[in-house]
Amino acid sequence: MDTKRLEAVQAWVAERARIEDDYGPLDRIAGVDVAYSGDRCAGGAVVLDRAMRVLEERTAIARVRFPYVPTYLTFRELGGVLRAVKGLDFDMLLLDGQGVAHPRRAGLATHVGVVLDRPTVGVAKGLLWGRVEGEPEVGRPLPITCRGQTLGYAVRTRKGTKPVFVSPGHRVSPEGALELVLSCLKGYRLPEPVRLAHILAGRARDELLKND
DNA sequence: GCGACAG
DNA sequence: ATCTTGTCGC
Repeated sequence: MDTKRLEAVQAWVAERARIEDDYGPLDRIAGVDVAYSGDRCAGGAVVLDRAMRVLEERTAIARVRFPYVPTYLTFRELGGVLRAVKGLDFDMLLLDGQGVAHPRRAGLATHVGVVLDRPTVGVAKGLLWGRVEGEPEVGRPLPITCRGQTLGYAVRTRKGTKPVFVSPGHRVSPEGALELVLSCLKGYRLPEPVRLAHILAGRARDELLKND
């Protein structure tokens, strides 16, 4: 794998990422995720209103061209993600993975946000980059830091579950990303946009298996 | 050289 | 991520 080339792309993404709140009313909040089956994958996207009610759903299939390699996840998921959200109308997009809490400030959420130039937030189930001091508790997020700056927040969204790691993708601040995620919780560890997109992608993948 | 390492 | 049933705990 030619990482030099991939890193050049990530550098391009990082240069254009804007970590400040730049979005209007969030009437349509979307979530995307990808499920795999061999060399193919299914992307699932969902659009919800502020009350987290489903407004729209979409699925798409794509071929997988990259293996999973930490810090290069984007290149494995981008195709499925872009096809699933293509033409979709939304004010904010949540993705399963890091935003700027990435060694080169170019996690999946940031990459997609820059490519589409749309506000995005990354919600990861594990930490990839940065440090968290202590254990976050429900109602008490802890900052994910690196070199004295806040990259995002570790959030215990529910008792008895591991925390999730929220970081800005593009056109959102760390605090804005945190607030958004908290407003999308409905009693599960993951915010609704991501949780529902995950389920949708999984079903679309099962449908592929069934048709071949 | 050693450890860490999104999905 | 994916392969997989029941089971322990909040």
